[in-house]
Amino acid sequence: MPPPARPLRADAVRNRTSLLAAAEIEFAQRGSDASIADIAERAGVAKGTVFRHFATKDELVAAVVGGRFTRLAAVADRLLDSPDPGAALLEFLSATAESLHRQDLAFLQTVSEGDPGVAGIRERLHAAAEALVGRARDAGAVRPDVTGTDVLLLVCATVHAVHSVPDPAPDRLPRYLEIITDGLRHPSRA
Amino acid sequence: MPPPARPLRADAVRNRTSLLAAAEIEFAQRGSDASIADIAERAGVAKGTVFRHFATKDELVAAVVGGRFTRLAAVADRLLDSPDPGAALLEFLSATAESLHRQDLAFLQTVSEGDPGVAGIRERLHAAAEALVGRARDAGAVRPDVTGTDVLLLVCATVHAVHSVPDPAPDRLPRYLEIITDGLRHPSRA
Amino acid sequence: MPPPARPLRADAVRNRTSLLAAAEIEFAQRGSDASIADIAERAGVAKGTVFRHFATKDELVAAVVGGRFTRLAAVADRLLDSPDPGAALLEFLSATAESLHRQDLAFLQTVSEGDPGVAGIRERLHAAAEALVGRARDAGAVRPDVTGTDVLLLVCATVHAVHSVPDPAPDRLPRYLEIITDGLRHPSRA
Amino acid sequence: MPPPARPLRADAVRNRTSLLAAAEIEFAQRGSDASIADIAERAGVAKGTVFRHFATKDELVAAVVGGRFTRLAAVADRLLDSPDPGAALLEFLSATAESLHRQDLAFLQTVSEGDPGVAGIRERLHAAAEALVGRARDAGAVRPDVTGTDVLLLVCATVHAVHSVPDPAPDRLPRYLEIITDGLRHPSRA
DNA sequence: TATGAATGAGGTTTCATTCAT
DNA sequence: AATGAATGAAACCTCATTCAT
Repeated sequence: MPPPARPLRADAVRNRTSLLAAAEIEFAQRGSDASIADIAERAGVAKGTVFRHFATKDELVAAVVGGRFTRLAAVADRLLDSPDPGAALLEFLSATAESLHRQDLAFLQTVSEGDPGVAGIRERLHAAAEALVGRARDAGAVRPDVTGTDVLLLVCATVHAVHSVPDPAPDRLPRYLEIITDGLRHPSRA
Repeated sequence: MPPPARPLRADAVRNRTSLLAAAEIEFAQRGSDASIADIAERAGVAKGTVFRHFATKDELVAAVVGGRFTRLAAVADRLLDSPDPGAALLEFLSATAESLHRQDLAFLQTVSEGDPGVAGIRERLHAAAEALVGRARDAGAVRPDVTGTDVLLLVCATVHAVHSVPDPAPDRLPRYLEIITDGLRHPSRA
Repeated sequence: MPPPARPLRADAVRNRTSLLAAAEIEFAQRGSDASIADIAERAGVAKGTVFRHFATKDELVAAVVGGRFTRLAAVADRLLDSPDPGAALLEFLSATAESLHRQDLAFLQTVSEGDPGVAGIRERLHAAAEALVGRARDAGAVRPDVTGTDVLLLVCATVHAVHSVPDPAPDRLPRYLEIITDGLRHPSRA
Repeated sequence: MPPPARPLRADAVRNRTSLLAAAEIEFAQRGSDASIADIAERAGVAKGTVFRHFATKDELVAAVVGGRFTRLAAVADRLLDSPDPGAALLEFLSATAESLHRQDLAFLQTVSEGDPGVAGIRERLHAAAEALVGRARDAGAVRPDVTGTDVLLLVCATVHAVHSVPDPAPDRLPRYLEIITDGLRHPSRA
């Protein structure tokens, strides 16, 4: 049985990777206005090559967002094996926060909202988060009405808030995360 | 020598007001990509008139953001007279959230960050929030390390997060605000 | 009663005219591949100005074709007053041929086919030609089955054919027109 | 030293044939804008293979036009043996018209004008037509001043004209051909 | 030899901004 | 002061052509 779809050429794979990395950086720095030209230059390829890999700028955005989501889902999946459900959720929170903090791409989500591929990946991410939260809920570590989506949105929001302030006080993010996690905890257990 | 700041003609004032209102709507709907042309059309003026009032698109953005901040600061000032500091803070939180929820303009802040006028207004807003929070802190209603800026950022972020999700579950925002306020509360008082 | 739509500014009219003239020349020289940039440069305006007058390249093509058709229809209308129907038709033929010969834009018709404005103008042109042919038919100067459309297509085709040959033998066009007109004549009258 | 013109490998021949056929179809459908990519796909080969056979798009166009001309010349040559010179010319006319009608590639001639190979083939075609016309002229079937080139151009033009009209009235082409042939006939013989 | 990824010039269109009216 | 036409710098995208595999 032959391989289902001939694997990409070596340089094609390299370029695709460079492009996604370059796009992440440019988007993080310049927002959605980052230009294809700049992304291509940073990736060290010609403008047309971008088009070959991603038929449209939106498609590139979707790929970046999808990659981000996939990595977060992988983290969640890995933490499902952790013995302490509450600690696992906290670690997921801080890992997610740190990842988002390094590069805030929240504004991209609006663009990629329509993309069906991204929708599927987000579904997977939310399901993974829900699994984590479910275990923590069963262990009484969080409020009974908290969902995986809630956790994702709140951490994303927190990071975004820290980003929106000009001066980067380094303790802000952990402090805010602590506030959030305190809020998520089961009220009666406090 | 003419008087230093001649008052605007009546119709000029009207146009300025229409423009700010139109800009808020367009920015809320189309994001930062809202075009000057669309804003002008919605305001019922010609494109050139926009530039008579705001030399630059960024200046218009700054004016919109400044207006928003000013209104929020006014709310905070008003609540300083309230007898119950904790309740006043909660009301400020929910009023702010509702205002932001109606029109999420968070993305504009990045653009207007450099503007010195906006910086001053933000300063005023944060000071007003700090006054509210200070009273609540003194009353033991919130953690001792919480600042006015913290409250503003967290509520702003939460609203933004709710906006970023496609399906608009109506109970999300109040639930998240509750989580936030729980997190802000003095831990030992719970 | 005010004028229905404020007249274009003087320079706008000038630019529109220059643009149409420039487009005709560029299209005649380079075919449909004539670029907007070249047309703008020849007209002495910026590229963006083209877009202000014609939202799309196809719209510009349609305007050029429409202008051409309008001028031909005017010629036909004028000849309707001529006393000799047969001579009038011949003159229409040669005038049309000469006009097309100066600038062969046949290839543009395919592009502008979908445009409803052009369709209306073509209708008018064909009707004018039909009126001319009708008079000639009644006078027995042409076959009974010939229509205005026939005459237009045949003369257009003939000119196009002459254009398709590299060496521009100057007597070709009149000779071919003679052949066509001979063919159009009433057989039994020969 | 290898033989000067090594014969093509069997699959290379197959590819060349497929490419020419695909090009004819694509050009007929999309005009000169038909892309190499589409032609390659229709031929079932990769884009790069196109350039192995035809160094340039223009070269491919030239090959298509040349093939067309060659086939027409073969028809003319065959008809030279026909006993009735007038009938032979008429048949050449209608055969040519039908061939062109199936696929109108007139617009390609402009592109291939510069190609020396095409020039030679066109020479051959025109010579063959001239031979046919010469016999008809000697037999008094056509005007004394008509040339082979005339016949070719007029029939080509007529077909093109019929193509340029949106609604495909099926009787137009024969009617126009009749008009043309009437016009070509010796005037005094009518 | 065939493939298809990479190239990069060039196309159309958009839009903030300037300026004649 | 207001208008809207003109400007021109990018933006995105296409496609003939080259070249690594």
